[in-house]
Amino acid sequence: MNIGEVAIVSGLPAKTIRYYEDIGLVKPLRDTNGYRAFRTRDAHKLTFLGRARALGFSIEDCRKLLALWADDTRASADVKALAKDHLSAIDDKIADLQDMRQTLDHLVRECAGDHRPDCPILQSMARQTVMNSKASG
Amino acid sequence: MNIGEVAIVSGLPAKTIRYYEDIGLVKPLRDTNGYRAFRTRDAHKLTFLGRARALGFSIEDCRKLLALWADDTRASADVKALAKDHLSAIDDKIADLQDMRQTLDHLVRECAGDHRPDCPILQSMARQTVMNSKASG
DNA sequence: ATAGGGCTTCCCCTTACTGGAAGGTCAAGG
DNA sequence: CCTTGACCTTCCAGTAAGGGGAAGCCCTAT
Repeated sequence: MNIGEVAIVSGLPAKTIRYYEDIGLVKPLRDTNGYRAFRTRDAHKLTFLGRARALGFSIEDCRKLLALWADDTRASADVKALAKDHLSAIDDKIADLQDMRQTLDHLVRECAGDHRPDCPILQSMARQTVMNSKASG
Repeated sequence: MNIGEVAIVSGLPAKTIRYYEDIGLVKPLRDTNGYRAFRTRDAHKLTFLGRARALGFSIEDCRKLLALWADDTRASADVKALAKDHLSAIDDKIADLQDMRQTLDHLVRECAGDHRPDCPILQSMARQTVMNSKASG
């Protein structure tokens, strides 16, 4: 398989596949003309990578997942630990975004959104914390 | 104010403040010794930037917000529009993360997490879509 | 022979900073 | 006067995960 074909079957852009080769995630063979020659298992690996990335795993996590996948003697506990860590990272991100969302939503609701300049959104970002008496030199 | 002091009062790292000067968000004066000399309004601007960034606004959005803030003739509608756009971008991100979260949480619950190699997490990432009969050459 | 599409490498660009090196400045202490 | 240490300066490089595009080779069809 050339890169174009494997791009189609894996669903990844050719650029991405070249990049994955650069960083050592896949190691396709080479034809005599210099073209990359992907075997079926390379394609499977790329599909795996696409799925793992779609679940938000970092490239380095993907590298570990690939290693576990390739290792018949793995313990599922190791995979689960990786996944749980990632899950809690996702939860943290969601929480951060929801905090932002709530603050911003509140401000948006308060803002008249008309032709006048008065704006609670700007006010909330401009508001000086009244505490810095010692730093106001 | 030197950069160290304004870093404390604005809550931003000195590195970040230098970067903001580089990209034209603040324009502090210079002392004869070459040190940046921040005025009170520079400090306010930086505080504003810190708040806007904390709400997730991009640097380019921050640039627009600063311009609106500085413009006495602004319409609050313009600020509100910016904020609403950002709010919906946040909502999109939250939705993406929640999709990931749900899939991953499901897989984690299914995984025994013991010494055995069998792992639904890996299986779900490795599963080949059975559709590609024409591409399996 | 030539056109076109696919492939190659290479380098720069992105976001929003962060780290670090090499060196100038300033105030305190001996 | 000299040193020490904290501060400041600029500049360079790196981060994550690729994307864009140039210059040029390869292959097939006409």
